[in-house]
Amino acid sequence: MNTTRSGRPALTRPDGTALRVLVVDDDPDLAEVLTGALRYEGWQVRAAGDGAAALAAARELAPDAVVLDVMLPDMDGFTVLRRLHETQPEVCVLFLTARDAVEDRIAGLTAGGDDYVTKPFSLEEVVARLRGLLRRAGMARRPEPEEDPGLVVGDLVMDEDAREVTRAGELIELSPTEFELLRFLMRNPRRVLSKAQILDRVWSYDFGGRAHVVELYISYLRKKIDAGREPMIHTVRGAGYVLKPVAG
Amino acid sequence: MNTTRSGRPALTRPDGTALRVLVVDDDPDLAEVLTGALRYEGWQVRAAGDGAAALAAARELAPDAVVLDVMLPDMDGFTVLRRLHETQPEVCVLFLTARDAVEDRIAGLTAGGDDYVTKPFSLEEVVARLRGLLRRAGMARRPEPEEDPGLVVGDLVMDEDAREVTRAGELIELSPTEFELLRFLMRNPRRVLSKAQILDRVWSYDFGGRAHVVELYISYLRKKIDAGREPMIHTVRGAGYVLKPVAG
DNA sequence: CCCAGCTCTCAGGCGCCTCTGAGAAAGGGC
DNA sequence: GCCCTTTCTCAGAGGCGCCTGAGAGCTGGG
Repeated sequence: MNTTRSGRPALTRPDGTALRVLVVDDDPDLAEVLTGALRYEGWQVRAAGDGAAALAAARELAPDAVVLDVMLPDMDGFTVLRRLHETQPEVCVLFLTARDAVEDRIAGLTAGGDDYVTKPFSLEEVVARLRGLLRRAGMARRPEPEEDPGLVVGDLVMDEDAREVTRAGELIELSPTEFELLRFLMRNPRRVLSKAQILDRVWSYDFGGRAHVVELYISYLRKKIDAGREPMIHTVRGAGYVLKPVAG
Repeated sequence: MNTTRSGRPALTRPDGTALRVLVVDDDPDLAEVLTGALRYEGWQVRAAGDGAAALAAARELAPDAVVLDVMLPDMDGFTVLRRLHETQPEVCVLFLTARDAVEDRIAGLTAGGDDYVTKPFSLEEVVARLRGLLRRAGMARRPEPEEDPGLVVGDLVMDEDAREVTRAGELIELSPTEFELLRFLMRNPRRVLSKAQILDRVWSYDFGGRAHVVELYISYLRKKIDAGREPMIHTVRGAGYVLKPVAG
C-alpha cells in the first residue's frame, strides 16, 4: 500500500497508484517547498517554472491535479488552465494568487470545481485544499475501501468540510489558526511534533516570528479542548507537543 | 546480511544493500566525527567540504540521505538542497544549523520530509533523526522482513515517535537527556558501554564536563526504570554499564 | 467610524532540567 | 581486615523551557 512519509496511509488514485501532481510556480524556493510537502503526502510530484514548461510536463506526467501560480513570467495562469483543459479536461487545479489580486476572475474560474489559496499560505492549507479537490472530483479514494471516518482522535472529531470540531459531542468554536493547528495535530496523533515542525506546516512560509506563537496557540487550544476534561494535548519538554486519546 | 560495526543488524535499503549517506560540513573535525558515527551504523558514507563538492559527490554516490551544514563557504544550504533535488528528488536531507542562527530560515526548509538538528548536537540525536527520516521515506527497512518492532529490550519498550517509554506496560516519564541515554543503551543491549563512549554519543561534542554526569544520569534512570523491579541496568566495575533483559 | 475578533509581541514567573561538589558506600587487591 | 579506587547519593545553584496575562496592530463588518 502507498503511504505518506509520516506513515499515514496515503490518499491514492482509485486504482491504488500514487496521485500525480504538477507544481507550477516561478519562485524556485516556493516550488521546492511545495514539492516537498506534496511528496510527503505520498504523491508523485513534478515542478515547472513557467507556463510552457508546465504544459510540456503535463503532457508527459498526465497529472491528476495542478498547483498553479496565477502570475507566471511567460503566460497568464488562466491561459495555462485553458490549454491544460484542451488536452486534459479532467484535471483539478488549485490556484495560487496574491491576496489583492483580481479575485473576481478566480471566483469565475473556480466555479468549475477548482479552488484557490491566497499567498502567503500555509502548507497545511494547500494540502487540505488539494485533498478536498481530489476527493470531490472522485479522483482519489482513501486506501481503505470502508467509508472514510474523517479525522477522529478519541472523542475528538473534526469535520473538515463543515469546519466543525466536537469533543464528546460538544461543539467547539475555533479561530482559523486554531483550526489548522488542531488539524495538523489530529493528522499526526500519538506523534511528538516539534514547535519548528508545527511552525513550518501551520504558519505561512514567510512568517518571520519565533516559535513562541506555537506555545501561545497550544494554550488557546487547551483552553477550548481540554478545559475541565482529561487532557489530550501534552507537552513533551524539550521536544514538542503530542495529541493523544485519553485512554492511550 | 549487512551489519553495523557493533554487530547489530543494520538499517538497509529495501534491496538489502548498504544505505548511502553524504556528509557536508566545512569543519573537517566535525565531518570526520559524523562520518565515523554513520559508518558505525553500517552505512556507506562520503564527506564533502563545500556545496560544489557536495553536488559532485552526490552525482557520483547517489546518496539516500544527506547531512548538510546550512552555512557553507561557497553556497547556501538551501541552494544545495534545491540543486540536489533537481537531479535526485527522493533524497532526504538533515540540516545542521547553529542554535542562535536565524532559525526562521530553517522554517520552511524542513517542510518536506526533511529535518534538522541544531549545533551543538549529540551523535545519538543525529543518527536517530537520520534513521527516522530514512524510515519514513520508505528508503530503509529493518533487515528482517517482519514488521519493525521498534526498540524493545525485555519488557522495556521505547516508542521513538511518541517519545514514550514503558516497562511491563507501565508508562515512565523521562527528561530529554534521560531519554537519549536510554535510547543509546537500548540500541546496544547486552553490551558493556564505557562512560567515555556514552559521553561521546549522548552528550554534545563540545561538552566540557567530566564523566561523572554519566554516573549521575545512570542513577536517575535506575530510579525510574529499575525501581522496585528486577534491575536491567548493571554496573561493570572498571568497564562501564550494560543493559540486559532480566532473564538473560 | 467604531467595534469585535483574531493574531502576535512582550515580559514576568514558575518549575523542571542539568550539572557541580562533597561525602557515603561498595568493591577489589593485598 | 585494611586501604585505595570506583561508584553512588544527596543537596543545591543556575539556567532554560514553558505558560500566562496584558496589550498593541490589523482587518472586516456593521
